Amino acid sequence: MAEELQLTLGLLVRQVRAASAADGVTLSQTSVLKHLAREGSTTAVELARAEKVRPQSVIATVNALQEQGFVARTPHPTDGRQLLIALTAQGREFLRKRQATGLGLLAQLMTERFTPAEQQTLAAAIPLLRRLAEH
Amino acid sequence: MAEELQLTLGLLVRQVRAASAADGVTLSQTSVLKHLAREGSTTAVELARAEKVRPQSVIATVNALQEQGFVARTPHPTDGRQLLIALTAQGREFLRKRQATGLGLLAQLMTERFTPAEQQTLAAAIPLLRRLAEH
DNA sequence: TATTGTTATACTCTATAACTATA
DNA sequence: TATAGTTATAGAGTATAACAATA
Repeated sequence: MAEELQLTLGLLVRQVRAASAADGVTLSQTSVLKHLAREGSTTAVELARAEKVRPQSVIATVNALQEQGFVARTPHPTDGRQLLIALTAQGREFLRKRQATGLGLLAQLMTERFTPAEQQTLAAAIPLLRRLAEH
Repeated sequence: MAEELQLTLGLLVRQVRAASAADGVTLSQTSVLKHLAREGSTTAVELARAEKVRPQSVIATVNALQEQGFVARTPHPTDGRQLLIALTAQGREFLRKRQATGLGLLAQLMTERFTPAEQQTLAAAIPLLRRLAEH
């Protein structure tokens, strides 16, 4: 079962990645944007912790987003070491559009191709996958 | 729900990828080895189709596996254009060892951390994920 | 002409190592 | 000393473009 899951994960991620990159914003970038939308502005170290990658990796992603104008860095009011990363209006607008235009492959497929019972099965499995991901 | 799934997929794959690479054989390479073990020898184009990547991408993976001695190319008996890619004895041995040593992160976590009921939920969800992956 | 395999090249994602600035 | 941010560099994974050989 673990094998089947692993193979399936690989296939799925490739597909989601390709679909996500189609509008110029990659999967990692999307993940960071969504984190900022959910949790508000935060630091690179905190983002790295949430995404389970190294700060250096997250910084590369944030740099790409900043170049596109979707996030901005501002100095922390009291701690001179920190830079707070926040969504810009443009970043918020991008996420809004993505939602509005059907979001993406997964949401579309899940509603079109799955019966309510199947959707329920999937909904029950997601927290389990999350636990696997969180180790 | 699609959002949650997408985020979870990203986290999971990063983790599996890191764990898989620990013994020198990466996730993509493992996926190709398993395909060959299941389906027997095949061509680059067919592998690419199965993995849902371009032939060029699969060729890079196969080259890496060939350098490690896990696969070998032999000319197709009748079609001069094709090269058949097959597991070597060494490749088969590698897969066998992986299985024997607990396979990997996922199998271990799934048996240690999940109740039978949870394992059942996950088992029911995997074919659904597979359908998503197969588009 | 179509298909198979390939090389060249580039970009994303992630990592390790090494550094600076601030606490 | 510890933490936050960063740059430099490298390797995996994938893509597009262009090409040779064979059908």
